Amino acid sequence: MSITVLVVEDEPAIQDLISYNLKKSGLTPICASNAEQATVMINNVLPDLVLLDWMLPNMSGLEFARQLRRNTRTQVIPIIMLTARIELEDKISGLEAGADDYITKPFSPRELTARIKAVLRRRIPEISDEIIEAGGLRIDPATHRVLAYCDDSCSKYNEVKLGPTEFRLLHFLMAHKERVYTRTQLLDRIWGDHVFIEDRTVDVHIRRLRKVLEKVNKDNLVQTVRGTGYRFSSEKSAYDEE
Amino acid sequence: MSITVLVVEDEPAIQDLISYNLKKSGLTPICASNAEQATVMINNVLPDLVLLDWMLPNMSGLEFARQLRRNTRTQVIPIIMLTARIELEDKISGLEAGADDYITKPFSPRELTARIKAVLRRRIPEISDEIIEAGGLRIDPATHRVLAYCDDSCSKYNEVKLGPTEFRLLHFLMAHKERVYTRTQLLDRIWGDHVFIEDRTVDVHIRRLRKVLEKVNKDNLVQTVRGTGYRFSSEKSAYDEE
DNA sequence: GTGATTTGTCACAAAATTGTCATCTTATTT
DNA sequence: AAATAAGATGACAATTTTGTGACAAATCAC
Repeated sequence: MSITVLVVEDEPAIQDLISYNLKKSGLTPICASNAEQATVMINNVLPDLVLLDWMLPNMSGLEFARQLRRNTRTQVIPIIMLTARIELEDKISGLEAGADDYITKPFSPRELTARIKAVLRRRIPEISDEIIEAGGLRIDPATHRVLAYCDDSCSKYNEVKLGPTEFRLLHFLMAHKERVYTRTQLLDRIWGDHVFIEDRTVDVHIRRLRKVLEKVNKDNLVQTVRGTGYRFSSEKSAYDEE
Repeated sequence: MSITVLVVEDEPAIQDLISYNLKKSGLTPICASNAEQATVMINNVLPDLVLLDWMLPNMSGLEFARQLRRNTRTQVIPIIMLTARIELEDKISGLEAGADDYITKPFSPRELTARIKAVLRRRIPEISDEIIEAGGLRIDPATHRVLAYCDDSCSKYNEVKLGPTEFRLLHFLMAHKERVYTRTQLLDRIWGDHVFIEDRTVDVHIRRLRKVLEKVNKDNLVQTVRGTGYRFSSEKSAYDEE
């Protein structure tokens, strides 16, 4: 499945440039030169993201953004605005229109793709309702329950009581078990992008999660990777040795 | 091995100035006055970096940059654009052309070489999440685990416990195995460039790395190249013979 | 509303990591 | 073989990172 980006930009040179760089990053660009064209295209394919020039003929980028936000179907699509440096003061009105990020021209390709990826990453985390089992734990997002098996037979178990955040944290870590995430990554993916929150807060939630898991004898499932972050793993961690 | 920089600049005075400064920094300049010349040169020698004036006769710098990006062979070569300040402020300014950085004229020699080095350095540290195996070791950046196999069958192994720096050091050396790096290079690549750390500190970290590897019988993987630096190799080193 | 629960932050404790030194070893040169 | 240079090694203090309990604000349930 490919990720499509609707590029709304009237200047052909910049359009080409953006197209080129998106393709290089494995994204699929769909281009429109003005708001009218873009509106038509949106009716065909729902893009995963809109890259929108601030200055557009006829309708301003701002106006188009508002239009997107008004429609239920397009409401959730993230928008990145392209603006010239001088226009930057209008940032506030752009925010009101619901842009998720800004890129000021001139920009480097690196910056372009970095921002796009950041915004895409921040999207509501994939809420899969799949039941996940690992390390003697079973998490069921649909019923919002976590069971801790007492032994290998699946007969005896305890239910684990978690707060909302602890639940999401455990769910995320279990869904990507073995993989290490930094505190910032966890904040981005679990808390969302309103990151006014300290990195260290993650520690505290990890701590709370661990505390609950300890009560059902599921220690060491949530492991610290010093200097990096945390990981869910049913394997023993080298850091746990003494 | 010398690092070559293709300088595309029509004004002889500036060309000379740049040439002079590049040489002084140990880089090898190749000069061209226009895009046509530059195209020919590129066919002869692939430069490590292109320093490109924005304003060129016949073909604009932007156009030449695009041309480079279109060709697979030259696609990855970093480009630094030279632009007058007035052009930069201009909306149409084409830094977006796929340049990796830009320098506004007038510039100081110090800035010139600093930018070049920064861009060149950025080239390599693409730390991918790829699993690397070599010499009976397996390093997995995603899970942040290092396994040492006990024998050739991949069945038995020990996990190796490394501190953050040791991990990065091992990862870097394994990612470029067989290749020798000086202490300064290692400091630049692993610690970052703005550090004011003694060269000797690298020795200590190498030592720590070795110590851990010895515990799992993986001696001689990190080898000393006397008078130069260190290298990761699964081959025996000539220095280890007696 | 009231009381329970959840949440983010802080302060302090505990633990691990890191850079530097002084001192040995080992190689290279003279 | 002595002198010199380069690297190895162990110790150590400073710094950084993480763990942990407490607390107040915010939220939720009723």
